[in-house]
Amino acid sequence: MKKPTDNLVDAVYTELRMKLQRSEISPSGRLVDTEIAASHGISRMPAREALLRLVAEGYLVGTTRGFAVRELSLEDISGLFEVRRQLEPRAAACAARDMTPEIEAELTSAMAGIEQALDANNISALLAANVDFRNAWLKAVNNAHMAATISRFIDYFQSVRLGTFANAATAEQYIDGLSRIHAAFLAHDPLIVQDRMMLFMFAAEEAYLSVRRRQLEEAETLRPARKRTTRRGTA
Amino acid sequence: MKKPTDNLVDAVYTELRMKLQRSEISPSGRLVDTEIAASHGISRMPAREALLRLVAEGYLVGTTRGFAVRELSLEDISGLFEVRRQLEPRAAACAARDMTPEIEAELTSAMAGIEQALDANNISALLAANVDFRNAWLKAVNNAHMAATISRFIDYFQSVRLGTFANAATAEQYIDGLSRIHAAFLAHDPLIVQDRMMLFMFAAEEAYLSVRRRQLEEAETLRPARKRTTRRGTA
DNA sequence: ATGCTCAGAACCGTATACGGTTTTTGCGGG
DNA sequence: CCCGCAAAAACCGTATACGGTTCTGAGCAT
Repeated sequence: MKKPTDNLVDAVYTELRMKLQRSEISPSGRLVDTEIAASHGISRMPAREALLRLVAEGYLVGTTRGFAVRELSLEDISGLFEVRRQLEPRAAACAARDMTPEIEAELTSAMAGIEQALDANNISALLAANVDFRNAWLKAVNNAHMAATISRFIDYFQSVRLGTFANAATAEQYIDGLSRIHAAFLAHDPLIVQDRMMLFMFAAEEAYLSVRRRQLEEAETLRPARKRTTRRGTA
Repeated sequence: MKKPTDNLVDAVYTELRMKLQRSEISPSGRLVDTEIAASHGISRMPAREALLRLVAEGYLVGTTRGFAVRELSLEDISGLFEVRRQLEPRAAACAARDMTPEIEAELTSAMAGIEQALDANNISALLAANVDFRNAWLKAVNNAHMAATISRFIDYFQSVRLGTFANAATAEQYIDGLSRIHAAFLAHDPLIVQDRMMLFMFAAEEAYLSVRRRQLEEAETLRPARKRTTRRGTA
């Protein structure tokens, strides 16, 4: 029952992180350490530490009643995208320069998965393929710190992501931008990758902002004045 | 003895973080949760959680014998500076654009502190004033995510920083670059701030690389083949 | 029926305890 | 004097326990 070599908190952490990436945790659902501990057959501490780590990294917020995925404000989205615009086009250009055939194949397979999922209207598959695509080109980024930072910033958008693909026109535009980036990767042209990634960033920002704006409006009309006590800040 | 409003782990975390910023923890010294707990009159858990948080953020590494400040490889330095080059010039330009008189005063005061510390050959004061200068202009950055990310990346260099100022010529060049940035801030010229910050970044990278290279050589001659078991990675 | 109050539950933060693993250290032999 | 070996210590990871705070919901009053 005990494997001392690899610790439990990392296991719980990576599992939760994966679930976050795949939008399997809704902002309304509460994460409680005791529940996670019970479902894994472990004690509270590892589960709690994993949750705290996610809080420290900004993915979750601690409320008085369990942990919840962090909801991004419009300012958050703008700010996060400003950082992403500084990093991702450049990093993608590096990736295009240093891309190996294996990674190219992964990229193409992920792209195929995305188009397939779009045709089948399978949102969860679309999200998964999307993550695959991102991770594929990030593997070609030699700078580990750069890749980790980018990964982090992308993952913040979990809570908004689902809604982005609800609108068919937006989804199509999104896929189009991605396939153009993909083509540039295959052409091994770092500069075109950089340009198209930058365009993609701006389009994505617009999409997320409009989706989130709609979400906020809906929430406002649904429950006019509901206080959500949040004790622990993002530090 | 119990203040439930503000928790102990945050207190320990911020204290350790401050000490790290000020280079008050040497890479050779080991941080042990029980010691920290005892010195604060608390139990192991808060101290331990604070340490784990610092590990998760990449400031510390967990060894089999306590925690230690992370030692940067030459690749780490290059990679970290690549990210910094993408972020800091741009952020500084934004800060120059949105600077308030109060922050300007802080900047000038920090700059004075730096020159004073340099004249007095007071390294710890120099480090403190350096942190002040950085924090001052970062306060003018409206984008909280940008500021936090930059802060994070700068703090990684704690373990190398002290040696940077040992060489008088390097120190002078460093201060000169900083004072030129300061002047550009005062002139409210975002573009010049951006350019000078970029120049500063390249110079700083060179300085850190050479210092670290020397450190590594020294360490190698000192103890030829000493294995340092590090269990927990940077995730 | 609606608003208020108080008891109970849920959950967080911290403390203490225990087992396992790795490093150190002290001792005896080469 | 140096090297191996075994006992002991140090430290980490996990489990369990307890007190405090906040939310909830039922009962009571208006």
